[in-house]
Amino acid sequence: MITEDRLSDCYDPGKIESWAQTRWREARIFEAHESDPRPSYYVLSMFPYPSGRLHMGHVRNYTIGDVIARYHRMRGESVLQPMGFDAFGLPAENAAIQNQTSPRDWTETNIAAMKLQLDRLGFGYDWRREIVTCRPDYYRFEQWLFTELYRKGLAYRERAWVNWDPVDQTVLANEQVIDGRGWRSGAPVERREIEQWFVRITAYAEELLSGLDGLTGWPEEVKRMQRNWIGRSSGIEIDFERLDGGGTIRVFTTRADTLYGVTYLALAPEHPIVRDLMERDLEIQTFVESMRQRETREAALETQEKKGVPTGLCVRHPLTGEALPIWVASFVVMTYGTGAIMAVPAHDLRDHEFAKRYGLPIRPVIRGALGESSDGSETLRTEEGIVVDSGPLSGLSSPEARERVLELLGDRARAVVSYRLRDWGVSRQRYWGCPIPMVHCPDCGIVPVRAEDLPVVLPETVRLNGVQSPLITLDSFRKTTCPHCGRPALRETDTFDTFFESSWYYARFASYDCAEAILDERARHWLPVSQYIGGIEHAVLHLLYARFFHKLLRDLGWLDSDEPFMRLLSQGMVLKDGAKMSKSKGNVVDPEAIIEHYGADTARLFMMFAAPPEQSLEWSEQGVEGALRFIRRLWRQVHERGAECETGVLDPAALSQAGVALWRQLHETISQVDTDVGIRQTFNTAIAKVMAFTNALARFKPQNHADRVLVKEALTTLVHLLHPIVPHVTESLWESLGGQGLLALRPWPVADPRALEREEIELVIQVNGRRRGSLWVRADEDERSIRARVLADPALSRFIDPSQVERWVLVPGRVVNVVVGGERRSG
RNA sequence: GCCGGGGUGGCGGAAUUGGUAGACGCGCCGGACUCAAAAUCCGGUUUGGGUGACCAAGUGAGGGUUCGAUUCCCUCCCCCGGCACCA
Repeated sequence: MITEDRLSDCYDPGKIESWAQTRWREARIFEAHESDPRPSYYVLSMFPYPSGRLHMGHVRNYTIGDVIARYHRMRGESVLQPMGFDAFGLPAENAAIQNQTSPRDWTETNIAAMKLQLDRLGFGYDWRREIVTCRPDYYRFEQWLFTELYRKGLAYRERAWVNWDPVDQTVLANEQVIDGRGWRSGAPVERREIEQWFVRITAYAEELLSGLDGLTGWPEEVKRMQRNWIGRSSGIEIDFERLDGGGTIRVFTTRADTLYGVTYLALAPEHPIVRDLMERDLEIQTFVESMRQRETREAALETQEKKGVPTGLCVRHPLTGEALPIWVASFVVMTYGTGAIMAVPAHDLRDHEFAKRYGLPIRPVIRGALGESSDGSETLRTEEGIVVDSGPLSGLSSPEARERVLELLGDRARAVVSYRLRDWGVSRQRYWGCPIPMVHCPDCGIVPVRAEDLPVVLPETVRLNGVQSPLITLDSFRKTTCPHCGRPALRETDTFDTFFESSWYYARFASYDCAEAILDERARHWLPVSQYIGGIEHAVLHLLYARFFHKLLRDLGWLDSDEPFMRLLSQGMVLKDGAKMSKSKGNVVDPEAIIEHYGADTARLFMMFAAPPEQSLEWSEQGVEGALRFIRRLWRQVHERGAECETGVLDPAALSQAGVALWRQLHETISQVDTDVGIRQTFNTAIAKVMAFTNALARFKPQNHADRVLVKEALTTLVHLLHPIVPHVTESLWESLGGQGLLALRPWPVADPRALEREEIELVIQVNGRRRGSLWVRADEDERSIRARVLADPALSRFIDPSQVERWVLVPGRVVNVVVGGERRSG
């Protein structure tokens, strides 16, 4: 711990930070205006759930955002950086029951506390634009949007399976199911099929996939995760005719080239045909029911054994006419393709395992490109190749064979594209969420609430018991009249998934106070977001839903752009002792305590210095103290070198030799920091370069007037370069240096090309790839002269026998490598 | 299982296009200041050898390409992330 030392150091972060924050607030510098003619730049960090306290992950996320925002503001752009709160969700209901308050009061209290914390960290938000998603003036437009989607056929209602807690009489989210039991009641969770609302995201699957190619500012990792999630595969649907005259069974396959290798068909336990068979066949019924239990968590299935039962039915092979048995199999899922597959055990691992287990035939129909045919022991080959033993397909390559199959089967097959992506179930049977604006009328069926009757306000004086949603029994909410016929009807009591609110908030920040419509022309001014910053945990769901909503809003005519976020930065986790900070591990560091003890600037500096933003960051108390030490050194230099500073115009020609070197390093630092912050977003290396320059400046002893002007210029520049990262202390130092106006509004430094020019450069000299020394040469010195000087330098020439030199490699400005034969080469 | 990212001093990390490996910070060691300590400042700090200038080895392991490899290729080991009976 660093203790206070009032004599040698009077850096007082508490005082400086509230002083600087007051000045920024009074000058209203963070308010963004559409009338600003400068190029606009929209920086957005993922808004938090209002839990009541910021955690270190937030601090890291929002520091990155603020650094980028402040950098662009100094670059002369019109910067929008808003903030809000993702305020619906289950924690508020739980807290309300525990603390005997209402979810609304709990949420609003938390928001007030978190805003104070955000302000104390010096983040420059345009608070006029604050969005709180649980307020009706926000969610009314989301309700409107949903009714529009319903009219366009993009929202619909369908039965779907959910986790049901029989004691609490409520639906559970996957994360509320622990070891197959309800997290609160401890009762075994059941699978239930209930009516749910869905949004047809699959209608945009193709565009959501192809749009990723244009997102050059997104990490490849995130794009790949989205591609996998959408899971496009093109294949062929084939109809197999049942031998019992019961119609056809349609299968989806990506490997129609192996059609002659099919030895059985397999159906998902949920397949409609299986439902019929269950009634007659006890064995099938028992099997299907045992499968129902496995459903709770897909990821937990892991290496489950493939099981199945024969149905006793057969289909006819569409080309050979052979009879193929139909099985019900555990590894076939109803939600993908057609819920039925043609099994080719010779060329598919799962089909193979299943065939082995139940003694079904295995028939190879693919020969290797190398001509190696399988010889009994090696019967599984999943790669494509040349088709054999397949009648008219024999001799064709796999792609050729697939084409041919389509021709041969005629109307019994068709090329189709299948997606893993499923429609988004947006219904939640919970209280603290946005009401789904629908009415159930006994006569007219489902009717959307009229736009002029929106919002459907969530009642806020309710009794919560942690069991079922109070909306179900609240007559004043539920009983209404049908918007269509005017007769008594019932409101929908489901609320939206909270991902619904976070899917469009980024757009609403532009039109935050528009009372007439969801968006207005200001959305076109600011969108798309120039830079979005948030955790990798949202790589798929949130970012996919937001991209989907952007396209919906575009197709409704509110936006012109195709994608919401031009550039995306996924920041890494904050770790302590190698593990994610969590209450259960007891390794949580509270940002509040850090700000209290070290100040916001130190917290920001440490966060940005300890690791590059995408990487996980190991919390280190000693690292934090190092950050504080650096700020103090900077503070002291500015305050104690007054006598060595002179104001004036710098004359580079008048600098001392050491002065020229420092001048050059200053401008190299500007140029590198600009690249690191603006392009590479490696804030850690930018800080390292500023630190290196600060060290050089501290050692510098000015020898003349020009040198002293340089010291002043160097200090001034340092304060500019560091401002995005440590805004408070630099704002104060700017004032101490006699700066006019706010540093936050000053232009970003530009490197002087004269300083970057070099007459002489150090050339590394290698012999056989091994460094043997270096040589100072003129920048334009020719190779012949360099060779002569290498040979003339005794420290270098002792490694070189001139008669044995085989080759000279010269990389201009970098290195000379002399390749010498005769001796043993190493390296 | 498949896909992706990574493995560099005691620690966090740097090396931007194949061209000086270890920037910057932490820690540690030594010194200055001090009655003493803290703070601060100065010096050192990859490993091995040498008083030293220097020499040798060295970026998970092994091989390859190259004048030259942390960087590119192949095989293997380990860690992290994502996806998954997806036909």
